[in-house]
Amino acid sequence: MMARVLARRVPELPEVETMRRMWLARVPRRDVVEVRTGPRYLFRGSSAGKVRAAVLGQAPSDVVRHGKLMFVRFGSNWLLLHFGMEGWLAFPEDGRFPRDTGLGLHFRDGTRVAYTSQRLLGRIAVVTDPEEYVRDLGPDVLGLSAKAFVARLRARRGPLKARLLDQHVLAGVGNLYADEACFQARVHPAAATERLADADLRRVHTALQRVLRKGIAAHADDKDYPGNWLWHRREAGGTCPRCGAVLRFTRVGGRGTWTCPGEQVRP
DNA sequence: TTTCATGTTCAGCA
DNA sequence: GTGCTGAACATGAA
Repeated sequence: MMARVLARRVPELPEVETMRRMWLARVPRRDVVEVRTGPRYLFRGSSAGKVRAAVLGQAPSDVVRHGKLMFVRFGSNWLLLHFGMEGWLAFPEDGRFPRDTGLGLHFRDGTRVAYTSQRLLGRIAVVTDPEEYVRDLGPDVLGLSAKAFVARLRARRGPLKARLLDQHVLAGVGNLYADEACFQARVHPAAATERLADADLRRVHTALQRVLRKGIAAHADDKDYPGNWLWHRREAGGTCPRCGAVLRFTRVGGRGTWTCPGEQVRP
């Protein structure tokens, strides 16, 4: 049976960082001796043939992450992995790649790693320069200073959460961690950035760094996330872990959004 | 059977 | 130019 270390969830920054660390811990720096490629759609913008040519006979070295994107260096090329809504890394130990393998790599020492995806909403490609590839994106939000964070958000108007989720403003934030950070900062996600005080944005920054770091520390396993997070209450009838009020479901920027009606007041 | 989903991109509009 | 909405992508769950 194939080992899947983590439960599947939509990969946001902590999930991708966890997969990066799993790769570093489990994938050897040995040559790739076999490549399996899945549906052509996953390679849109590149091609399965290009990816195969770039990795076959090469050994992986550096593994870096920018936002939700992961890059693995193979010689002079980099393998780009974007996980979409449910892409994930698996380390099959029975010698067989999973059915939903989009890219399977078999290394000389016998190790196998598979990028798996059923819905095909992610992407696999080969790029020559990750820094150039991410140039149009915002800075990776992990470790970003409060000053830079506030400045990036101030550069755009509109609902706070819509800007947090815009990968061209900040790279790495997804729907769940965005809601969590707004909740912990007691800021309403639908509040327009231009109407929020710097202090509000700084609280969001602090909360966001905290939840992302906690996510990474817990290996993105949400069973280990603190019980006082909004995270566990995202369902009809769910209550605020602080005040007990029934949570409210709305849409902000088209995304399902949970807030505490008592503590997150829209300015 | 129908609706919805945590990501991203794009067309069309205000 | 900016921001918003809805559709599209493909599949499974409710």
